Amino acid sequence: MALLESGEMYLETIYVLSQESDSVRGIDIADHLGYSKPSVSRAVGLLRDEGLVKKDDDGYFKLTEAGTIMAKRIYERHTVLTTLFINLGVDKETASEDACRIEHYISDKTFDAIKAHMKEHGA
Amino acid sequence: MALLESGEMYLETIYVLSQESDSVRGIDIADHLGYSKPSVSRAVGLLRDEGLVKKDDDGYFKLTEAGTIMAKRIYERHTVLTTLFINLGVDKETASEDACRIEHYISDKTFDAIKAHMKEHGA
DNA sequence: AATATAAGTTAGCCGACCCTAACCGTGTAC
DNA sequence: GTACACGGTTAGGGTCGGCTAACTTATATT
Repeated sequence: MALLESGEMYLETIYVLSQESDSVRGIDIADHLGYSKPSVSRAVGLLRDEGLVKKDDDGYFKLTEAGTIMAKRIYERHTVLTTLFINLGVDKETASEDACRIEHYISDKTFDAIKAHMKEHGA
Repeated sequence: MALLESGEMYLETIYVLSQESDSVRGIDIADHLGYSKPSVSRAVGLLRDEGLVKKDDDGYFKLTEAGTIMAKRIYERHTVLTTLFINLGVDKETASEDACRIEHYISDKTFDAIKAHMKEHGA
């Protein structure tokens, strides 16, 4: 089940917010993404149906194991691509914005090649 | 008027087909993109409304000047990104596929940085 | 207790962009 | 000269993924 860009952004957001606080609410996701509450409610519901997100006993959103794996995958793409672009001389904000879009469209093969290249060149 | 990915793909396709033959028909675009005839008819109509595509007296599709500028912009992204990925060791097909998606999402700043880097490293 | 605030959800809408079915017009084949 | 193939278009549909409006519930305030 290949996640679309939208779903990946939700997973990534929950992952990032979970690192800052262990009480992630729908409204926090909405604020972070700049979306409305209903949009988040529906999207997260779909991700829950797919077994990627759960609502804990405490009422906060958590990633399942499967969701965490996917979120980490995307987040790694984000950080590596951001670093790459910064290394090429792009300002941080632009680098992050570009990484945020491209992270959803780059294949494993190409991403691995980029990682290998960066490792080789000590970055 | 920022073109969406879909519109950019149509412009790029017309540009590429125009280089192979000066008689570009809707069906050729449809075949190239793997879309249906009605999808092409509608999309090209929208691009015509925006002044990016025209239908010449001979009945074939041509890019306007504005459309050509945009198409070249995207096509350059495609070729440069493809070359970059190949240089990194990615196979041609994967490189081209990734470039085809990423070309729509990379900013001018980041793309320029990539071009500068490749020039510097003689590729 | 009565009310205001804040979070979540449901219902319904809209735009982007693909599809199929079916129709129109032109040219070629018999 | 009728028939058929082909290209183009119209009509209508479906999914994805945003939105607002409005209801519910829980908490906090007076």
